[in-house]
Amino acid sequence: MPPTDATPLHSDMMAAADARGVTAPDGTAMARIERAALTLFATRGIDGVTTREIAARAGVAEGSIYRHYPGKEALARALFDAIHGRLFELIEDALTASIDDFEAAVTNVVAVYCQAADADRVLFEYHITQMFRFARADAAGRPDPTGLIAKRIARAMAEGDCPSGNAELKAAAALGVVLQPAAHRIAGRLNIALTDHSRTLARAALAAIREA
Amino acid sequence: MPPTDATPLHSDMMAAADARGVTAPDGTAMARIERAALTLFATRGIDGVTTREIAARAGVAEGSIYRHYPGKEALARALFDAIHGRLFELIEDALTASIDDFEAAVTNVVAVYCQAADADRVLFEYHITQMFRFARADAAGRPDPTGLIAKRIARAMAEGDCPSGNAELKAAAALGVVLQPAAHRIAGRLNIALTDHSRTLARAALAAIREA
DNA sequence: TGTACATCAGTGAACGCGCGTTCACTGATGTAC
DNA sequence: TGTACATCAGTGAACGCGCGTTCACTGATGTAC
Repeated sequence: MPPTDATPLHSDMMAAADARGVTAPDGTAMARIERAALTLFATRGIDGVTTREIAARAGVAEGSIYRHYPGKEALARALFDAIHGRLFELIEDALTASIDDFEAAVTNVVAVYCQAADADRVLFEYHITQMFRFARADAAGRPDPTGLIAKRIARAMAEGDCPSGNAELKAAAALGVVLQPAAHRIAGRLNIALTDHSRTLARAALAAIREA
Repeated sequence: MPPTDATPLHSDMMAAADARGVTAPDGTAMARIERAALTLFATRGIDGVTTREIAARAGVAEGSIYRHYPGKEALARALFDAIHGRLFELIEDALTASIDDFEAAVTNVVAVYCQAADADRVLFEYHITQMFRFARADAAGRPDPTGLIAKRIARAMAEGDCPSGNAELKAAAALGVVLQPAAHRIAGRLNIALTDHSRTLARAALAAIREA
């Protein structure tokens, strides 16, 4: 195959790796491995990245990865579980913070997503792009952000805060209002900070919930 | 590694392959290859599938794949371009069919997505799950469904059919209202025919466009 | 109609590269006494 | 304080399996004359 990389980076230049951890404390070798893997996984997919590349970018030997994770797949899953679990907790908190006000709940949840998307873009990008890979496996029972939202909408319908309909469908529509802009930003079609449009998106999400 | 496949299928049993083509005429060997690849790619990802598996499922020899496609990656791209291009044309048609009525345009475009999602579920699933892989590569210039929608929304804003705002953001929000339910169905969280909710989703999308 | 040749989809064994993983080793740090 | 030992993160060369791709071959179909 012809020249693949037009800009051949010396792997030494990569040694100054980002040391912001996902699971591990910042600055540790484990954090560098996680950050390197996350960045590469987010942009090229899990299977599109080799352990050699991860190690080079993290500035460690390939074998070091296996001091912290049983394997590449386990590393990928740990990263996903980290963001997935974090989102679950944040949404749980947002929902209890506005326990009796449906509109406020929607606003808060949307704000959580926007903040998460802006706070660690790469982590959120990884979450969005790899959702299908892990979401299908999970399916039953596990802590799932979407489930929380659907349940809250079902309650709102029962309490008359929202026209009745299919709660899961409403939840999906609302989520789409936020996630699709995030996806478009990842694809480079939209260059904005989501937090700047948090309230706008919240209103749009609420409208979608009512109409769907 | 321990027992991976609990149900070892004889590859002969797979020979009665689905012969619905994507690019090729139905019933041909090329169609069987495409359908086999599509099904596997959609559920397990492009890199998660081997050419051996594709061949077995299509009921052909591995070498036969290379009679029709230069390689696995080219096959994956051809499948994606097929659905991507098809959607582009359908949306173009839907927009010209309701050239001067914005609400009708939204309804029609949503209907197109719902019908596409239901007509060939696997193909649409492939489109949704692999969007990021190909969308990032494309970026500039190519026929892109989303671009059409954003342009139409921009016009609606200019003509006073819709409150002003960021057209790209509005387009993304509207698209999310439809695509996220489709994604939830793929993930097994939502078991409905999208066409049954086409009008509902159209109203929700319109509301999201106005509010975003 | 029959013969000679070209074309091309299809075959399946073989190839060899690239990958995830392993492993014997090193050096630093901590602990016991 | 010093010595002996255990632990463990880190190393990087080596391994070997699995994969995408190749290739010499077959058989069917079409065309020329």
